[in-house]
Amino acid sequence: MKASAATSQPASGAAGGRRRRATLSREAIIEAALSVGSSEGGSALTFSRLGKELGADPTAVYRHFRDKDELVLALTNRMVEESVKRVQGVDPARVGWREWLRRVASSVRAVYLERPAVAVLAATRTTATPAETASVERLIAVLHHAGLGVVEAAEIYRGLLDLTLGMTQATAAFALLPAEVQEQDVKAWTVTYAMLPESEFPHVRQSVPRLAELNRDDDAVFELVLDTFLDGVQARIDRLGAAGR
Amino acid sequence: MKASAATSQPASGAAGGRRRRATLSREAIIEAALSVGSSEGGSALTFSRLGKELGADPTAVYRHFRDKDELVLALTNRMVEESVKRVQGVDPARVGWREWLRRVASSVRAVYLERPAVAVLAATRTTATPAETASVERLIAVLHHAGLGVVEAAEIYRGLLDLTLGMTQATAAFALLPAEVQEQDVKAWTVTYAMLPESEFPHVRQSVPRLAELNRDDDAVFELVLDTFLDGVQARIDRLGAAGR
DNA sequence: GCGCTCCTGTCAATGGCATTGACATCGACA
DNA sequence: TGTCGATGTCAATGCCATTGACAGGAGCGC
Repeated sequence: MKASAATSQPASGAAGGRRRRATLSREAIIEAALSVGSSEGGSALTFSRLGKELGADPTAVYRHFRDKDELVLALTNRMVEESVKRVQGVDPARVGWREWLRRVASSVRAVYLERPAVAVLAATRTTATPAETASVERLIAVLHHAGLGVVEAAEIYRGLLDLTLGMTQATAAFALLPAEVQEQDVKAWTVTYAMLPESEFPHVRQSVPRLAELNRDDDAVFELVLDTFLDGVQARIDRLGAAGR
Repeated sequence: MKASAATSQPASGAAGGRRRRATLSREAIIEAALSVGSSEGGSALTFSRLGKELGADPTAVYRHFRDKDELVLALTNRMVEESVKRVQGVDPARVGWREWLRRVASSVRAVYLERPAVAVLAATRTTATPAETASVERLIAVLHHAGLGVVEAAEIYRGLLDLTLGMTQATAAFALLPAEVQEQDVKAWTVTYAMLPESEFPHVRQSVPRLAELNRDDDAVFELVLDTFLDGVQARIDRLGAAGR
């Protein structure tokens, strides 16, 4: 059901891998690409790596995807679907809108960070898969129920999404750098901040430990931003409630 | 004063361009790179393009920067300094903490978006230039004055920065795509959302016009997120005020 | 002024990457 | 059985960062 658009797959099905010339399929390629994309090390998602993973010539992929962009688009869709699936069991009515938004955002982030090499490429494209639109509908409904206007709720949805994708993309990009570079970067920061004179930078100096922590832990920063953002949403809801009374 | 580390510049100065073999300098290269990086079209920041801009062999750049990464780092520093400069004239005490934070974030975003090709590369690196640390000190002070704890203020600073850089990077990346791809992307979204059945997606359908608007206007989304985030900060300040009373 | 030696620009690789076009193979179907 | 379309393979092509060998010119001691 719901055969993905233009693909063929000669009716023999993707199940039983015939021995010679093991025939590929969009499915198999996507799977392999996701697997390659999850390697943490500096390795990026490249056609040759993908070919190796598939045990086929790198260029074979072109028989199934017009170019890398189209592949990335498919991967993005896949990841979005995956992230939606992860929150499907959660009932907004039970956990409350705030916790639900938090979970939605976190699951997107988690899915992306599990495949940094894909995440870096995926960030720029807008997608609209069935699962996603359903999720949007639900998200808007939840926020509307919480007291926001429908359109305002939609705005919050969009903001939350971009916020999450943006920050996550940055984290993924950093995670993809070779370990030494990462350390070098962090060290440079540490040294600079350690040297700031107390007299000129009293506030900064007082915050250095915490800032250093945040520097090492992008997730913490994300949580922080997310919480603050949600506080903002809460404030808007309160404001509307007060005005409407 | 403050001669930039290891550079040489044979005392003749960077001012008068000698005719033959016009000698390069970090300065000149940075300037050229920023100029190249501001081209909107699909063109990226590449050594050959940079070479052309400089009227020199592309590899000449290696005499002044170890590799592209080091160059990008220098460019990032430059842009950060630039963005700090842009808000220097604004007095936080006069415009209030909220407006000031907004301006800080907006100026970073503006500077980056003026050079999308640089922005895409710059996003992952952490910098700590003199101008920036000064700005951080000021930002924390302002938030502290507004009622936040010093460390909490530092957290907000960091969150605001990552939020801004992340979202801006995404926008820059999209802006760099060839125009047809951008349009194609937007169109695909529009079509999908136009086809959603009213019955299943009542809330989404009601929001489609606004969502379409936001889809075309990343700046609007950013403003929206920024405002909500600042609302969150406000809420925190209020909360502390109430508790401390 | 002479030779020495850096400093810095140039040129010609090298190796990774996406993408393309020609060819080969296989399976289905007439 | 012969043809055709779908799909894998191979050998280019072109862009890119980076490197190593070479070259001209500036300062410097003599």
